[in-house]
Amino acid sequence: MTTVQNKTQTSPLGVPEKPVLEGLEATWTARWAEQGTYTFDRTKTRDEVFSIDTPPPTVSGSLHVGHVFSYTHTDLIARYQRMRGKEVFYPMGWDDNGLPTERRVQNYFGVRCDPSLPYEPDYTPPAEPDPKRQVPVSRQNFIELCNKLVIEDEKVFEQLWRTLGLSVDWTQTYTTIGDESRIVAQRAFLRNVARGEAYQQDAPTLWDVTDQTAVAQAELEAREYPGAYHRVAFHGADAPVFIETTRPELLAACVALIAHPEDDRYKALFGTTVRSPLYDVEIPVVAHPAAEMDKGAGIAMCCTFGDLTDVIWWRELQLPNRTIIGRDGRILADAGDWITGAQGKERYAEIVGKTTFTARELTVAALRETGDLDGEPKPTQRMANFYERGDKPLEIVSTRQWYITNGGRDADLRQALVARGDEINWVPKYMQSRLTNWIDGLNGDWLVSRQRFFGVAFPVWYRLDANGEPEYDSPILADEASLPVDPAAQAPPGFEESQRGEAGGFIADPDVLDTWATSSLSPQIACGWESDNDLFERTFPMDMRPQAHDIIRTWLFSTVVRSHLEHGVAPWRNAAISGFVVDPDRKKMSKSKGNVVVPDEILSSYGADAVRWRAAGARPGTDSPFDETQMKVGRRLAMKVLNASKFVLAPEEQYGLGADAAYLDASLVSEPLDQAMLQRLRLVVDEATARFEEMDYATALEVTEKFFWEFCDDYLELVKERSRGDDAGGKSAKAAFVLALSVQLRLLAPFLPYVTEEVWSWWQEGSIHRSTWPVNDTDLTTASHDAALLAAAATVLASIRGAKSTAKVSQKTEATLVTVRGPQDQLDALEHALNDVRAAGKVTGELTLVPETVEHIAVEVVLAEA
RNA sequence: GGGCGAAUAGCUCAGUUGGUUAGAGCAUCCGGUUUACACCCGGGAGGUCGGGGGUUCGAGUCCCUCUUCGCCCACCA
Repeated sequence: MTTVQNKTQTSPLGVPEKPVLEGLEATWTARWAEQGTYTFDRTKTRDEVFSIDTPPPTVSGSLHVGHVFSYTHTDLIARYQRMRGKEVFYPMGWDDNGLPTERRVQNYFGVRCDPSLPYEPDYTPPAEPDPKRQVPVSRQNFIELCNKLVIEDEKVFEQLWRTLGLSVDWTQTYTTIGDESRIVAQRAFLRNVARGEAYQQDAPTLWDVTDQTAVAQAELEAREYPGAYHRVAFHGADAPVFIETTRPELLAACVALIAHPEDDRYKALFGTTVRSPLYDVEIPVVAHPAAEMDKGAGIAMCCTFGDLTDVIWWRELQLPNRTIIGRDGRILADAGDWITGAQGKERYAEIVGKTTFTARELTVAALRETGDLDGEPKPTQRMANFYERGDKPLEIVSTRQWYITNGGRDADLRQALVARGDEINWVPKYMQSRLTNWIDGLNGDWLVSRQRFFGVAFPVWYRLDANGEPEYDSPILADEASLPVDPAAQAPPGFEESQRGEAGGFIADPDVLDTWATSSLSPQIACGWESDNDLFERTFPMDMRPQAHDIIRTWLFSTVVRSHLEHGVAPWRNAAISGFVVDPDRKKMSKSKGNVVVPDEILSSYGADAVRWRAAGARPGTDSPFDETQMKVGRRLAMKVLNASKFVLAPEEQYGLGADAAYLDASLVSEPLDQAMLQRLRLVVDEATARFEEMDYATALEVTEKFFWEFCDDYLELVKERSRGDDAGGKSAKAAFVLALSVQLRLLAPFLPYVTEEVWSWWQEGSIHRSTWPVNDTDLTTASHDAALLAAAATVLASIRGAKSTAKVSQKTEATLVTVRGPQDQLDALEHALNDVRAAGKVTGELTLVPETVEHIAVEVVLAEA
């Protein structure tokens, strides 16, 4: 068959001589791009649209097979919805904002950001980057390098997604550091400020001394950390009071000793004071219920700030703030004025400028010297809070930061956010409790300011008073019309650039927004909030948020918060939660463990359809161990689709049946067995559809695939001989074949987009991915014969095959006598398919049906002598 | 310590509201040059459903309890 090739090729291409899977990805990704198969049609109205809030992958990282699985899960739903007639809005974002990108740029180019430096327009980074000696560059130069690297990363990602067959509309992409994202993030923030939902506060903050930035509750990770209990004597009026601490270096920051109100050992001391060792500062002994009697000595040294409990005590008991640790993690020089004695001042001077580690050693030595250390330190493994990407325990430092309300300090808001969770359909259901638990456990508002460079700047400046001191209480906010704004490069309304840093002038807010403060707006960014209201109305609130379960507390939660505050709705109707791909030992795959499977390799060795098939077997929310041998099974299915289709569609000279689209006519299906097969297929379609509606793609595939193998192994073998004929029986078989093939290709299309599209192109016009899901196929509904007939015939055929197998003879061996015993109704059905059974089983002798009052068919077979 | 989930064949997993003899794929074993497919086809073996107790005519399924595993959260005196 010859066809005219052009850009909008729609006519059938015919069956190739030797169909293969190799190269389908390249062929079809190109053609889909050319023909705009997945391009979003924005004339469709909201109820005709299915919109997807795709997770923007972190481009500075690398994709592993876990990403491949979860993005495939999304695509399965997208393709199903598209075939159901929905116009699918399926954009792709790239997360190129934040610390991971900064780190990668530092390592890749060998530079570091120094905001004090001026911008160099034609800057080129070092030819040979030396990670140990990073070259300082200006903030603007640093950001330019980030942008440069990120574009390269994004190309690699896009190529992988295209090969995997994601039906993303590649004209709808966004980046989390792009102008649109910056505008949305700044606008949303300004509105939060206007409504009082964003505010700044000078308060104790979890602080990473390595990256020198504040860290939010959601970014914490508790890890084991070696430490030691030090038993230290405070000097009481009558006797020493012993406390135990793992952080003796904070002794100078001690503001109180605290015990439980019911603790008889310390009741007498409440209201009295003791004096601290080394520094001889007067310390009150107070009661608080958060003190645990069975921990340590039962009485705690409260310092500003050793841990989050200290913060609670400091706040609730209104203790003084005696911070001694600076932003660099070293002991502050300009602190300690509460230490009045000369000896104490001397002791403090010894530790000034030291790291906490060194200060601890010095303090312990000093305590030993004064005899205030009781016994030796006892080593212990304690849990400490880390920034999830950091390697040193977090300190708590008092700093001025921006916060957005998230219910952490407001029970009503908390309840409202939990209720938003109820509005969302969770797949699987039980994942909702992760959101509810997280909201219930919040202990403060969302800290959104980060002391970093590559991120969305706060659209905020501060006036400088006559002395050049910033007036933080009355920030100057950018106009929405001026967004995106870079306050470090632009002057605020009513000021000139020359007034920057001058008394009576202004300074920019030096911080950037938390990366989640941008990511949490992914629906607003993707749907064109305020910039494209027409699109927004057609797509928001979105239909589905697909994501993994590890970022429910961060991405999912923060998105609900922003949508609630800005729009008063849940951001999506469905949350589809994927599990992880874990290694065979059920450990999470991570780069540091070296157990990551690279997607390119499995895609090239097994093909995208095979990988997708495997991904579809991982049910929502369930972790799935990686097993390469399973990819082979998917590949075999794809091969089978190719070969079975070839058999039906290829002309006789290619040993096919020569059936084609002209046989798509249910009125030709006259044989009971053929009708029974179509009847059974109709049940399969209903089941697959019902499962897809519940986003249970795994079961949809299971039932489809099971039928397909039965179709090939039983039905096709039963009918093969008859189907070669040109009489009514032959036409019936050919029609049943093409009808069933058409339906099955469409059922498989979401899973195996390449091979199904390839086969579709042989004999159909247009893309299978824009064809109609077969749920209301009238051709199937006209089939009248009971599906049980197919099962009965298959059972008899299986028995004949079994007899030959047991006798260890060829399947071509003739059967000279076959006796089928079974219930009357099954035998009656079987009556209609006897010729097909005889042909498939090579039954040359008598085939008798004997009714009996049993439940199952039993078959006796006599074979011809070899 | 709190929450969520899981435990079924050697491995990976199905098993709807309790109901015949607990299923599939992979692996294994036995057979087969079969004109769609050797990247194939047919067949077999393999399970006291984590332990114990209870409800029921009947429990893999419901209830209680114990054990083990995974994930999330909390845990710095």
